[in-house]
Parts: sequence; structure tokens; C-alpha cells
Amino acid sequence: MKKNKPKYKQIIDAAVEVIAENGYHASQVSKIAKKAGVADGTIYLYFKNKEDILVSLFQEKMGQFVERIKEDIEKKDNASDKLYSLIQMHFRQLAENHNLAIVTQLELRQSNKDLRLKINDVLKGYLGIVDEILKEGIEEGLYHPEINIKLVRQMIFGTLDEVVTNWVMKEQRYNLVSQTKDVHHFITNGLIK
Amino acid sequence: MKKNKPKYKQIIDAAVEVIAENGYHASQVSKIAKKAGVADGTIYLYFKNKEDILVSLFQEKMGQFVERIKEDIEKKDNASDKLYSLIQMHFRQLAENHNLAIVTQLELRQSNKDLRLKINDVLKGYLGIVDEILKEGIEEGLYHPEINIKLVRQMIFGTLDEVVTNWVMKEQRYNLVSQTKDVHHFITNGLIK
Amino acid sequence: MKKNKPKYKQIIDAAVEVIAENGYHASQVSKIAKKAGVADGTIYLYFKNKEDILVSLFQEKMGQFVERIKEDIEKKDNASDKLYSLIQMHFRQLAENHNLAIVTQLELRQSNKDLRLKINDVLKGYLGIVDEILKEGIEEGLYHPEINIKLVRQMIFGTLDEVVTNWVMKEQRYNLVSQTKDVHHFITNGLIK
Amino acid sequence: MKKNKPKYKQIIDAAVEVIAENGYHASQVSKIAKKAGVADGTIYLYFKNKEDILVSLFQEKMGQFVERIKEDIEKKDNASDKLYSLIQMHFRQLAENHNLAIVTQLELRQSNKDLRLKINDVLKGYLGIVDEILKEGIEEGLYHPEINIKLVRQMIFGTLDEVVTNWVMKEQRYNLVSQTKDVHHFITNGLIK
DNA sequence: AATGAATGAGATTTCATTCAT
DNA sequence: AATGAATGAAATCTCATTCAT
Repeated sequence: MKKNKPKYKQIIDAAVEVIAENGYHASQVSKIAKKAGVADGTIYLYFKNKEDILVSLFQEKMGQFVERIKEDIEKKDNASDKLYSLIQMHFRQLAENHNLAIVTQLELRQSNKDLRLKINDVLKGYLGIVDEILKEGIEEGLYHPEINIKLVRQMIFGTLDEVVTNWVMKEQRYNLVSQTKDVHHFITNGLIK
Repeated sequence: MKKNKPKYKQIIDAAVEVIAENGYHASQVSKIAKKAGVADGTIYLYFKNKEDILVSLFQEKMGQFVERIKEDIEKKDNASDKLYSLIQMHFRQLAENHNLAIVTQLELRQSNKDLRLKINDVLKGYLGIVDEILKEGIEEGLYHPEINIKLVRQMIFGTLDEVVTNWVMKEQRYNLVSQTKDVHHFITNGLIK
Repeated sequence: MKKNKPKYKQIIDAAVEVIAENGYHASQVSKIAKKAGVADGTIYLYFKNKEDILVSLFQEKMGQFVERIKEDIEKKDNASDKLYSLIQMHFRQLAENHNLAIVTQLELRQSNKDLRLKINDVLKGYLGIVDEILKEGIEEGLYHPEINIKLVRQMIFGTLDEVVTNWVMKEQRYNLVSQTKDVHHFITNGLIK
Repeated sequence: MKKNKPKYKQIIDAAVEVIAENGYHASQVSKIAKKAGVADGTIYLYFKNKEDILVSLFQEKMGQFVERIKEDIEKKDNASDKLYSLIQMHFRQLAENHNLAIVTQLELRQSNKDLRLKINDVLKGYLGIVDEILKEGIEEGLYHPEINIKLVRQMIFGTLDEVVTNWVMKEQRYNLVSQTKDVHHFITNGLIK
């Protein structure tokens, strides 16, 4: 399977670097090939086309992203801690990988609708985790039993995503992870006293 | 001033239609000109270049968008009603103008970083309104006095934006405005019982 | 007749200025109109098209140029003095009108073959003067009776033209008129001792 | 080095043909590509842009032109013969290559100032040869020791250039090379008996 | 498996000219 | 006579993808 060959990952990592450095639109296949140390044509032995590099990049990186969150959450034994952990891991992973943060928050959003639909597929894994936490919280009697789960999961994702995007746009000049507590409080308690 | 000439608005409205129908990248200047009923060259009497059409489109439309929200909010006399009104107006305006919703939520995000920086400028007006509501709510003793306003306004915007985007991506098959109550409840009270 | 109307000359003078300042290719009709203080459309009441402005410019300016040389030459009573006078007047007139020098030596040469054929027509008046001087010089027993007049007049024109062009390209940093004597000597005696 | 690849020369030769046939302004890159038997994009593997084709064309062709004159002159052992040889070679090479003559005498002059500055650089090689001949002629006691070399070389170039241009404009209907003797005589002895 | 030279479709923008007022 | 808003044709260059080696 191609995905295990070293060049597959090599090309994806090159793509992250190239896109982070040059921006989405200035990231030609030839630049990615050069950074990866392969010929242009070689790219097409591992990826169907340019879009496929980007989708694969997202799948690969977000797969790990989601996986690590899952692992971390398993250790917690109530919904609130799990939610806290989700937020913290979400922030931490992007804070630890600046290039990836730039690529996922800014550059990849410039892709067309088709690509973003595929990206959304990948995000389903993430939203699934949120769902689980919400259900658990309701069972535990912690969260309000009549919340609209589909809607709430969107709002939570929107909240976290916007916070990260702002941090990236501000050129990551402040500590993202230390906002975890405030964000957790907002999601849990809202604005009220 | 060119902005008052009918052709200026004619071209912007044509741009909204063309972009909503064809997508950002398939929206050639010639298509916009044709839809506006003018010659290609005429576009350049009113706009510096193609990007200028898009920036102007956003400024024009979002300017109105923000203005209407402001007007509506003025009528309310407490922060909670104002927040409710903000959410409702945000949803209603986009629900009433499907093409504009597609353009602002999906297509314009494909633009490059420069354009998005200009878009962010326009959004500052929106965020200013949120700020005001938050401060008022704190003064009224309704909202928690120690919330991080800069962070919270990001989260509120992220929440609303993501809800709208999901609705657009689901091809607007359900009623967006009727989600106002749930969204207001989430922002105000969070997840807890 | 249009050529006597003030706007006709106004437009031609504007064209000289605009071309000298901006170069041939950056001299749009609208720039010339603006400099002349008329509307774009007005240009077309006085000139058939853009090329016609340039041809007229050349005719008008070179007509005067040739006329002045003729007047000056009439005062001299032998071929050698006339040739000297021709060279001096050629240099002096261009030295006194920097903009015109730039336009005729550099910018107008960028025009296409058709325009240059028309320019050559205007130059026939100039070459006619040279012819007369040469014939007179032969009759006076001063110039060699077997020179090929058609060829020699080309060479004389080429000589003067190249000297002026070099002076313009060197940004007119030295005195052109003071080269008259050397040039006259070269044309008269050639290289030999 | 790309200059040795056959396609480099192939494209330059196609450019000469296309420009001679269609004129400078009607010589689109696509026409040159077609004549060269390559795709439009291939042009840009060998040349930076369209102007670069023209500069390279001039450098390549004038480089050979000057080189051949140098070779021929070396065989002669006095300044007069060398000057004769220079004139003859100048005329012969352009007479033998009608298309090149059209391109260098008429079409390339329509280029903008930048291109012409680069062209002038190439011409320096030519002017250097003239300089050498003049110095040698003075040493041999043949040419007048007080001639202004910088000025004279301009005049010689202007003379030859104008003769060739006239011949090209007259559509090469007479024999250019057979004018060598008369031109040499004019340059050497001037007009006098 | 890998290369990289070659391909060729496609879009923004300029500007000379027109013509209704 | 004068205006100037509107027209619309036309060309360079990029870059994802292919395929012969």
C-alpha cells in the first residue's frame, strides 16, 4: 500500500512546509516535488492529482490529530474533564505545529468547495468525539438533556476553530493553550453569572 | 462618487449572482460583465481590478448587514434581548439572501490572504457590536464580569459563523432562523443544566 | 482648414510633451487629450486616428525644421558653407528643443513600418536640400564629380542622425552644436590625412 | 546550458522568420511557437519572457555577425583594407540573410527603450572593431591623427546603418554589397575631389 | 519506480475609438 | 463643436499533468 511507502509521507510533509511558507496559491506541484526531493512526475505515482495531495494531507494529519485526542480523552472519567481535555489537545497540537496550524486554519480554506466537502468528511471523526462527550454529559446529569446535539457540536467546533484561526492570524503571538480554561468555561456555562 | 452610480451596484449584484452560481474560481470578469449587462471594459471604470470587485462587494453587503443589525438592536433595552436580536438578524439576513450566504460563507473564503485581511477589516464593525452587548450585559449584572471580552466575541462569531456555514453546506434545507433560540441559549447558558 | 485652428497645434504640442515624458508606448490618446485640455473625443475631430497625430506631429515639426534650414542656407554662397550651415542648423534645432529631439530620435522610431514610411516622405524635403548642396558643390568643382548622389545623401543623413541619436541617448550631457566642425570635416574630407 | 539545446536556436530562428514576415507587433508568442514546432509553454522553458526572445535573438545573431567581421579583418594587414572588409562584411551578411536584415533594421527598432539599451550593449562589440581600425589607421599615418574617434565611429556606424536601412526599405531591389566601394570612398575621402 | 521536458488551455486588463447627448 | 462613458478585441504567461526514456 502506497501510504506506507516513505515517499508518500515525504511528499505530504513537503506539502505542509511549502504551503505554510508560500501560501496555498503559490504552492505549485513542482515546488512540493522539489522540497520532497523527488521529480514532478513521481508525485503522480503516489497521488492522483494535486487535490489528492491536499486531501491526503488533511486525512493523514487530522487522523493523527483526532487519534491523539481520543487517546487523551479515554483517560478522563467524566464529560467535563473530557471536554476540557478535547479543547486542550485541540489547541496544544496546533500550537506545537505552527506550519500545520497555518495550513489547516488559513491556507487549506482557500481550496474549492469539492475539496472542502472532502475535508468535512475527515472532520466527522472529530465531531463524533464531541457527540460522545455531549451524550455522556447528559447521562451524567451534567449537561442539559434537551440540547440539540447536532447543533451544539457545530457550535463547539465553530468556537474552537475561530479561536485557533484568530491566534494564527495574529501570527501566534500569544499562548493558545492557556486559553483552554476560559474557552471551557464559556462552552460549559455560557455568558451568565 | 462612483459608488452612487447605478452601474456600480449593478456590477456588484451581478458578481454575487455569478459567484453563487459558478463558484469563486469559475467567476471570470467576462461572466460578471455579461450578467451585469455591460462590456468587460466597463467593469474597470468602476473597479480597479477583479479583487476590488470582491472587496467592494463584501464592504457594500456586509456594511448593510452590520447596519441593519445595529438598527434592530437599538430597539432592545437589555443585553440578552440584544444578543438574541443579533443572532436572529445575522441568521435572517443570510437566510433571506441565499446567494449572498453562499458567497460570504463559502466562495469568498477561497480568496487569498490579502483579500481576507480586507474582509477582516469589515468584520471589525460586527465584532464591535458584540463587544457593546457584552459590556452592557456585564453592567446589567447579567453576564459574568470576568469574561475575556476579546476571546468571547471570537467564540460568539465562530459559533454563529459555523452554524450558518453548515446550513449553507447542507444546501439550506432547513430553517436557519428557527435555530436562533437554541443558539442564544447555548451562548448564554452553555451546556450545563 | 483644421490645421489652422488653435486646438490642432495644441494637441500636437501636447503629444510631443506626453511622448517625451512617458515614452511612445505609454502615451495613450487620453493622456494627450488631458495634457491638451480637451476631451478624448475631441482629438478625433482634428485627427483621423492616433497614427494621424504622430504623422501630423512629424510633418508639422519637420516642416518647420526643414524650412529653417532652407532659410539659413540661402544666405550662404558656396556648397561648403551651406553644408556647414545644414549640419549646424540640424544640430541646433534639436539641441534647442529637447522634447522634440527625444520624440524624433527615440520614441517615434518605435512606430510601425507604415508610420515610418510616411515619416520618410517628410524626410524627402530634407534630402532634397542635401541633393542641392551636393550638386552645387560638384558644379563649383569642390566635390568629386562622380559621387553617387543618392547614396551620399543617405550617408550624410545617417551620419547626422546617428550623432544626434547618440547625444539624446547620452541624455544630452554634452554640447551637440559644437560637434558641427568635426562632423563637417568628416563629411568633407573623410578620414584621410 | 540552455543555449546549446537545439530548441533554443530553433525558437530564435522561428522568431526571425515570424517577425520578418509579420512585423514586430503582429508577432505573437503563439506564432513563434507554431513556426518553431513547439508548444507555447515550451518557449518559456528557454526564455524568461517575450522580450528575452528578442534580446537573445539580437545577441545570438549580432554576436555571429561581429565575430565573422573580426575573422575577416584579421586577414587584412592595413587599416584601409580592414575598413573595406568591415563594410563589405557588414553589407554581405545582411544581404545574405534578408529576414535578419528586416528584423534588425526595421522591426527590432520598434521595441521599447529598455530593449534598445540591451541592443546597444551588443553593438559595443561592433564599435570596438571600428575603434581598432581607426587607431591602426592613425598609427599607419593613413588617417588624420586628430580625428575624434568616439564621434567618428558613430558617424561610420550611422553611415553604414542608414545605407542598409534604405536598401531594406527599398525592399532590397538592388545590390547592397556592390555599394561597398563607394561607401568606403566616402568614409575615407569624404566629398572632396 | 523514477524522471523531467514538453504540453496547451485559459483569463485579466488595456486602450483606441465611437456616439448619444 | 465638444464631451466622456462605454465598448470589446486581443495576447502573455502559468502550471497541472503526461509520457517517452
